[in-house]
Amino acid sequence: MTFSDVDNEAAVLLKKANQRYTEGRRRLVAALQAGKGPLTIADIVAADDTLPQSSIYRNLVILEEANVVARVVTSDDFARYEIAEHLTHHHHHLICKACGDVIDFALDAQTEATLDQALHQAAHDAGFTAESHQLDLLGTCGDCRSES
Amino acid sequence: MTFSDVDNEAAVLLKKANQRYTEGRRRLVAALQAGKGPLTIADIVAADDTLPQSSIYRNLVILEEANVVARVVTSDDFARYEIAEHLTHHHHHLICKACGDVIDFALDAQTEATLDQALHQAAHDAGFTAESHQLDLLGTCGDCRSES
DNA sequence: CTCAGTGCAAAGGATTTGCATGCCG
DNA sequence: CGGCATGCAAATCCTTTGCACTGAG
Repeated sequence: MTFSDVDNEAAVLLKKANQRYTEGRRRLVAALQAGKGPLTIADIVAADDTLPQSSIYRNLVILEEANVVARVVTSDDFARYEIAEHLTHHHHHLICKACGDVIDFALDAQTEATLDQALHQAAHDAGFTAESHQLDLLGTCGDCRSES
Repeated sequence: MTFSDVDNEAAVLLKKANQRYTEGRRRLVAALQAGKGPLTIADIVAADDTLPQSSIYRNLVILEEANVVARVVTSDDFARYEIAEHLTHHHHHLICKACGDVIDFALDAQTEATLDQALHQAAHDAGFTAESHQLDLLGTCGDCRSES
């Protein structure tokens, strides 16, 4: 999906949710698309300082409800957000334990398929209805390793 | 590992970290062992109301540093803790999007091995040093499904 | 005895919300 | 025009911390 595809799709999803796609929300989506991985609120403010913090929080909630963005939880104290997977592509996160940075990566299709099937099986066995999975890899990024 | 194995191991790990294994810390470890999955601070207080909140927070930090417990991050606003995997066994989490409850589950060894290898490969390709992975399944638990 | 651990209450910090104003439809 | 979106500032709520007290070694 290209930048404007996401933009268009966001407009459709928001309309479906009876929400407007305002300038501020467009800028927010643009900022998230520009990142290499999920961004914190601070990252977003840094990327576009015309956006006040409270509006970012408020609009992220709206965009999340409309399935345009997704909240990503990592181990540091800041919530992170990214464009929803169905507007981009299924992927996972490399989380650096040293600097807290998060980078996207993907598994090969074969492994992903095997995993997905095993997960559905396991969920079923536990009387659980699986919707999606989140797989994070914890480690040290190249930058932090060379610094240590 | 049995209950007392974990207890003994916790004592060793704390000693190694120059920390005492006090009554409060024992009760904390016991409460975590009793849970079916990672517990929130509120869960712990509910399980053992002799433990004051502030001591729970403080001791969880100590126990985490000593590698006795691990912090588990989910999508709700509460931190959760569990006994460290090396004292129990490698497992994953089923997270209910409706009630926020978290339940442990495991993948079969074969799938886990495949996954682990694919992850190391992917991490390596990204110049990342992988240490561990965290895989969560998001969905709806049996209880919540029957209620809706 | 001495110092780490404890418990209460007060502080901290990310996130949320009330309210007056501005702008979209 | 009417209502949703915005922005500021104040409020919330999980979590952390200061301080005086207790207990382990």
